[in-house]
Amino acid sequence: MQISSRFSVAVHVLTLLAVTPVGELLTSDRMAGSVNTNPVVIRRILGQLKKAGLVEVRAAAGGTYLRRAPADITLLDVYRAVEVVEGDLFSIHDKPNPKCPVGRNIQVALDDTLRRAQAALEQQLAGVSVAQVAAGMGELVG
Amino acid sequence: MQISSRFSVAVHVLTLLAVTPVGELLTSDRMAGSVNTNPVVIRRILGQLKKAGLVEVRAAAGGTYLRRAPADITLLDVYRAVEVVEGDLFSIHDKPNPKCPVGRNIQVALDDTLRRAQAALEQQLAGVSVAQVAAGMGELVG
DNA sequence: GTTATTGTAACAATAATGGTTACAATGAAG
DNA sequence: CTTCATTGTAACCATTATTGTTACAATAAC
Repeated sequence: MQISSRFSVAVHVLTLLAVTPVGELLTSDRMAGSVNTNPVVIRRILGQLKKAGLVEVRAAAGGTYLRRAPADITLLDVYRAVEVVEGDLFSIHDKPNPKCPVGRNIQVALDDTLRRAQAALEQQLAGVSVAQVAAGMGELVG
Repeated sequence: MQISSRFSVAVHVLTLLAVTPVGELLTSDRMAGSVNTNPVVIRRILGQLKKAGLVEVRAAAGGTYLRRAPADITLLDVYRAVEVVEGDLFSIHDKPNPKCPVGRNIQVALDDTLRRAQAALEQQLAGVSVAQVAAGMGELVG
């Protein structure tokens, strides 16, 4: 199964905030308009980004703004914030037969490989910042 | 969400076949016993491995055997065979607002990065063979 | 022919996802 | 201090994937 679009929506939201003049706040309604979804979906994600310390959300007359410079937010930060994956990316069947040599050792044998695959993916995400994504907007708007 | 355990089960199954004397076949029942699941679950996965040309399955008195040397089957082959992911690993929200600069460009901007992250993961899987996993069994059985 | 086995359909339980409505709580602004 | 736009969150729904299960026809070795 694919990784949830929560992640791409979160990057979208942060990119919107990155291209918004400092001091200006965005409402979940405005962001939902750009993403083209329901404001509640945006607010749910904002809650996760807030918990991760990436944004500040003000109630009432409210809106959201970034708490870190866009260059200081990597896609890995976002990926982790939205908890698209809890713990390990790969799941391993949980109760292989311990009476079988393969059943007894498969989990440990796979663990290292799968962890390294996951790390390789995360390393790529860590190499890209929200600022870089936002820069991509500028170019193309040209 | 995590990647389905179909993948780890498939690796388990192929590892069982790899440590089985050449000429000997394994039934879905035997494999299910080692994985600790229902034989039908195994047969479904075998169908996918067969379609990918990794194993040969004989009906009737039947059973399964490898069609390639364990050293010639990478975990990427397995990953693709069980179609744990159809197409792209990351999903991107499909209808961002084209009237917004960010909505208009986010898909293209993210596409490259996410593809590279996926490629990094797959490259790791491509670097490990079923033979290597099977070797891990031997060590630990000691 | 008998028989063990595969291939597949059908069904159920569980869980995640994305969207929706509803509404209390917040707090800025008049 | 009242108003009001907005957030935070609960509740619900439809859809989908997953894993396990039963059932049974088709297969082919013996």
